[in-house]
Parts: sequence; C-alpha cells; structure tokens
Amino acid sequence: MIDFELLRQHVAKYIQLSATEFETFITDFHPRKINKKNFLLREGEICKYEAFVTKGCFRIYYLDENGDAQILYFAVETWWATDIDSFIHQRPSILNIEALEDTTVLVISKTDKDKLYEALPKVEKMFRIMNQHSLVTFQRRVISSLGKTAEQRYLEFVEKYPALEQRLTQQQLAAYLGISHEFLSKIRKRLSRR
Amino acid sequence: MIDFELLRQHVAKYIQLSATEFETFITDFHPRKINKKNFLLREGEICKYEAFVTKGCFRIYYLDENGDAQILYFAVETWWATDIDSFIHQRPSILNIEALEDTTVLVISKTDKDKLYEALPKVEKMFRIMNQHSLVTFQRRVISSLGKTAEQRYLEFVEKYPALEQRLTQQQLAAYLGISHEFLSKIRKRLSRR
DNA sequence: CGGTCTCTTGACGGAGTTCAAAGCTAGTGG
DNA sequence: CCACTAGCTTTGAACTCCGTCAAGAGACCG
Repeated sequence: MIDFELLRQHVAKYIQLSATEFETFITDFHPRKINKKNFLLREGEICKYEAFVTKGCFRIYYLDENGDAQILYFAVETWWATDIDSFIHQRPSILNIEALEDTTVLVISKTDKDKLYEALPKVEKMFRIMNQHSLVTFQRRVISSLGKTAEQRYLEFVEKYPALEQRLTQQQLAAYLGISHEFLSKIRKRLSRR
Repeated sequence: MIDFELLRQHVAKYIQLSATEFETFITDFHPRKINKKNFLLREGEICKYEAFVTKGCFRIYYLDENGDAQILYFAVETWWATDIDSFIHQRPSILNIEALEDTTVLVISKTDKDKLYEALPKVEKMFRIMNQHSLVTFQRRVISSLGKTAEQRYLEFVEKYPALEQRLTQQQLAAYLGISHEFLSKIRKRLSRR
C-alpha cells in the first residue's frame, strides 16, 4: 500500500520503529477518501478522527460571525488534519475541515490513538515532537501577523511553501494571509512590475 | 520549598506522580532569580534552560528590523518560558526573554530534561499535553489576528487574562496585541465612554 | 454555449500608524 | 524630602494600508 509507505516515511523522521512495531502502529489507521468540496469535519461536530493526508489538500478554517472564513492552515500530503482541541477533549469543534481537491487520508480514532500510546510509548514522543514543531510554526505566524505588512507575509508564504501557492486560489490564500482577495491581487500586480 | 510545591501542583494537573517519582522529577530543576529588566535569554544565544515561573513575569518577544518588539506571550506564575525552537535544537534563538518584574524560576537543562523523559516516560505525556494546549492557544490567536479588530482582540485579552492587564504597561500590552500604544490608549478611551 | 466562479481594477472609506507636544507618574540621587 | 529626570500615557493632525463595493473580464465546466 503506497499510502502506508508515506506514513512509514513520515514516522521514521521522528522515531525508529521495527517492522513489527510499525505493523502495530498502522493497525488502527483506516484509509478514507474525501472528495473535493466535501468535509472531514464541520463546525459543531466532534472531531472523531485524526487524519494523515496521503493525497490531496484540505483547508482548516474558522467561520466568523459574518460568515467569512479564516484559514488556519492547509494540509497537503504528509500533513495532519485535525481540530486538536475538539479531538483531545471530544467536544464540539469550532473549525471546519474541507477538501480543496479529491483527498485521501489515513484516519485514527481517539480511543485507538490512546491505545497506541499505551502499546508504543515511542509514539508519545513522536507526537510531542510534532506538536512542538507545529507550535513553533504558529508562534512564527503570530510574530508575522503582529509586525509585518500583507506584502511581507505574502512573500514569506511563497518562500516557505512555493509548491502550495500553485494549488490554491487567490481567495484561499488571501483568507490564510488575513487580507481581502482584491488586495492580494493588487499586491501581486505591484510585485510583478519589477 | 514553596517553589517546588507550585510545580508539584502544576504537574498534578497533567499526570500522577508518586512522592518518590516527584523527587526524581525535581532533581534537576534549579531555582534561579532574574531581576526586573534582566534577561533569561537574548536573541542569538542558545536557550539552555526551560524555566517554570514561580513568581514574577517575563515577556517573550521578537525584535524586528526596526527594533520594535513583538510580544509572543507573557509568562507569569505557573507558566513556562522558553524559546522552544532554540531549546530543542540547541541553536541560536530569535527570541528575547526579559523579566518585567523581579522573577524567580525553576530551570532545567536540555540534557537533564532528556534524561527525565527516559527516567519517567509519564513526563513525555505531560509535555505532549502541555504542548497541545499551547498549540490550541496560538491557533486561536492566529484566528483572532486574521479576523478581528484591535478593539475585539483587546477585549478578548482582558476577558481571558483579567489579572494580567493590571501588571502590564500599555506599551507592553500594545506590543502583544500588535498595535501602537497610542491606538490602544484611544481604544480604552472609546470603551470608557460607555 | 451559458452560468458560475475567479481575478482585476478603481473609487471611496475606515482602521490603525506616525509624529509631535504636553501632562503624568515613579524612581533616583542629593 | 524635595527636585529631576526618564519613562508612561494622552491627544490631535496628517497619512497609509487595506477593506468594501461595484463593474467588467476571463476561465472553467456541464
């Protein structure tokens, strides 16, 4: 299964598992397909599964009072898509997770994941390290949003995720940057005149 | 030691440790005092210690090209102060950690913390959970910064950390909210006229 | 084709910044 | 204990960045 191979490579970046340990690891991961414009999670639902993306792309976003989407992040291949808060406490989520392309994932439920922590304590370490990395990423994002202009944040994004820009519409990218799509259009025009 | 008691209570929120396990836990934590306006960490240094605040307050901030401080967070009693990225990879930090009051902490080094993970795997779980909570907090902060006005963010802060507002100058709070201190002054005036 | 979605462009408005001046507060030394 | 300074806060005027609205031009898909 090519899907599990991708997960195996991902895990190997954090911890070392023997072949049999990896068998244990993947026992409770199940493949699933979410087609474009369908949802892995909707606001108000409980986030039952943590999903490892093997193909495609999600946007994880918050809908504000005005119905505008604020995009927390995009999850492409080898990223994880969850509402962590909803998942760990098994309470209603405030986030939506929607497929922007036909997307395939490997999902694991909360109870299965807790069992996995028991069975393979190394997995605890893996998720601790992954969480630390996410934390650093979000801290950097907060710093950018505090001090940088929209143009600087756009350039940072392009530099950091060059491949991703191609897959997104301008509106989605604008919702991630926290600006209007019209203004993003103007930024791009300004930059192209150099 | 009253300091260790605060840490004991903090740990108890996440995991259960026996008296002897807690003894092991605190072995490599050392008390330290950082007076007002002194630094626990400066940009460019390697973050050698993770610090649990037992009294006082830090600001953890980034200095941009113009020399303006962008405050990532304030660490008061029972909070942890670190540059995670610098600490886990033991590489130069981009953050500064400065005491806003005379502050006492319990610090642990990277190698001692790694030993602790070995000795007490439960501690791995504790930090995983703590990291998840921080992650949720920073995700929320990103959402706020994407979609809310300065006034809304100010009101959110006051509601979430009512005690903290008293301890901060307006400039510090403004640097946390990502606005000029003059504008925060105007927001407060506007709100008081109701 | 026809409709829907996306991108572009311009005019106008508002949120927030910058600069400067003045008042206030708090710490510091004599 | 007063005097002085340095930092903090307030306020206003001019300016900038970016949002909103509206209209038109592509682009894509059934």
